[in-house]
Amino acid sequence: MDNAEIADILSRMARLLEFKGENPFKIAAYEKAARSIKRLEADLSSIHQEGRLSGVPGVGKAIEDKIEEMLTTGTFEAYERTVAEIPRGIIEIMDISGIGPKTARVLYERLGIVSIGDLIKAAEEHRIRRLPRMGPKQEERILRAARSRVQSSDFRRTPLAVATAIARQVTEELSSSPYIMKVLPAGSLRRRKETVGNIDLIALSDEPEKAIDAFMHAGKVTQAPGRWDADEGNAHAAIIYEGNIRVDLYVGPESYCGSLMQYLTGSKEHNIHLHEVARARGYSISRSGMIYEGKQIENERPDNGVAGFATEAALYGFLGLEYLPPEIREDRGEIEAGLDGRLPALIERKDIKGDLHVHSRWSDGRNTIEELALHAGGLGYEYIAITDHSPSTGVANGLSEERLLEHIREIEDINERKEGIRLLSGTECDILSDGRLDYSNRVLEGLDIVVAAVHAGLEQDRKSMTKRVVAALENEHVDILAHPTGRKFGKRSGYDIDMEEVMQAAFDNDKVLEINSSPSRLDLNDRHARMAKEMGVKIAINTDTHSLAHFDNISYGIDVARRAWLEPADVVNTRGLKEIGSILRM
DNA sequence: GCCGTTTTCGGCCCGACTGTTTTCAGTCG
Repeated sequence: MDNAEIADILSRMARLLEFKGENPFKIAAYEKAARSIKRLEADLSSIHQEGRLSGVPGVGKAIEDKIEEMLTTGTFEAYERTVAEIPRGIIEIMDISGIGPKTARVLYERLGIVSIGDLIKAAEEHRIRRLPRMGPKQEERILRAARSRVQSSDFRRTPLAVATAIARQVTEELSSSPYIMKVLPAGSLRRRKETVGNIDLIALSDEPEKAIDAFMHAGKVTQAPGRWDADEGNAHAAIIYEGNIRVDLYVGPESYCGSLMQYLTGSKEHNIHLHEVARARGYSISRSGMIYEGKQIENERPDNGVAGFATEAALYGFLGLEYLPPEIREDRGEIEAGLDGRLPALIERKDIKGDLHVHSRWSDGRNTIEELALHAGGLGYEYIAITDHSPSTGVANGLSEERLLEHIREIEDINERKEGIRLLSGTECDILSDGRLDYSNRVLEGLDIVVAAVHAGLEQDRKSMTKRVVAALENEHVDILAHPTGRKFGKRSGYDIDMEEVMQAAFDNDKVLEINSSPSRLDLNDRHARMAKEMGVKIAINTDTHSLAHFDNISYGIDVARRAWLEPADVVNTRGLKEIGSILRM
């Protein structure tokens, strides 16, 4: 159990206690402990082993005991008891953006609402607006949020980062089986889609039965919906892993691995289109190969008339296409481009030369600027921008103008002492509700880079929000717009904003839009990023790092960029220090 | 529930934003 998980349970506990109407100071104490744990650098488990838990700010005897309990059992008794006291649906209601414990309580007491279904019904019948401090606007907002919650849980899609981690675990387990030669990703996971419905894997094996057996008995299987043993060396089975995601395993021989991979990677739309291309040439494609229909399959035509391709490149090549990277197989023009030989040379991780959105301990990051510099240097970066929060983001310990000046001095100081990596002094500056920035122009002028972002006032209507962000893009000191739509997986779908207008403003003012690589954001998403490319708007792929491990999230930003057809030239942080300096007008 | 160079009891305490009010409660990051 890591620090973030422990902090999460503590802050959930705080919300449950607030729902129950407990002593506000007790609630605050849980919240304070959770916040303090989130900022810790060392792991709680090692702090515990060293007997230093009580030294953590906000952790006294009682919470210390609870942390200990969590470290051994993954939860604590008082929390489980409290969860059991409150109807499950109410806890779900509190997870809806805009509804906190107090509102949930009023809804429960006055209207008997114990589920999201009840909530939607009450809103539709206009019963919520009659509650104290509620009105038509609140009611509408709640209805909207509740409906979008129902939809998203109906789809039950899993964020890519979670699916990637689970796929890695299953792959490791399978790889230890003597009957499995190799395990490969397929489906939306391989296409690196931002969420996946299930995980598709391929195992290469000459003993499909035994490979499937190994799969069915993998560590955390909670259900096994079925297995289908086909003939000719094929097999397929599905399991539910850890009670939340379905994993499908397809087993086949190495000899036609390429055919299998192509078929199972999809997307469905891509495959349908590819089949049309094949049919026009007299072939049809199957999972196990290319079926011959009246024309000679050159080079590798087995006797049964089915040619299974060992590699995907051979399959695509056979149809006259260049190899298509999985990320763009969505039938959004890639087949035509592949036929004409005008595929983009997609950006890769090695192209990234620096990170332009990084937080240090000066605001809400976990590391010192020196540690960040050292780590980023180790990644081979030429530069990183230290962009701590501005004053309005008070909970994130945003920097006052005075502290910002000290911050700049420390960065200059390290730049003078350190060889190699160059630190850019920056800010993640709040865009206030009226479109003004949180620092004066005089202060912004003194920075190497200004990353602007919306963090509060998320409920503005489309017109105001668009105007607000456009105003920020028109400020001469702003360089980058961070997480442009504000969406967060499982929490909110992003603010209501006219992205086309925002992109036009970015283009007109020569500003950069961010692909935020944080797994819970991925913002811009792939469609927006492609739209930006088509409009000629520059992109930065940043991690929004708050601790050293977050630097690795860059791979998720790259996934988005590749799905958006971005090439190195479309992305500013593929440029070296000198060039980035001129882009940022440093 | 935490904390103490006033205290082991009694005070703690983010600030902006929004929609609801006519002075403020609830939510959020």
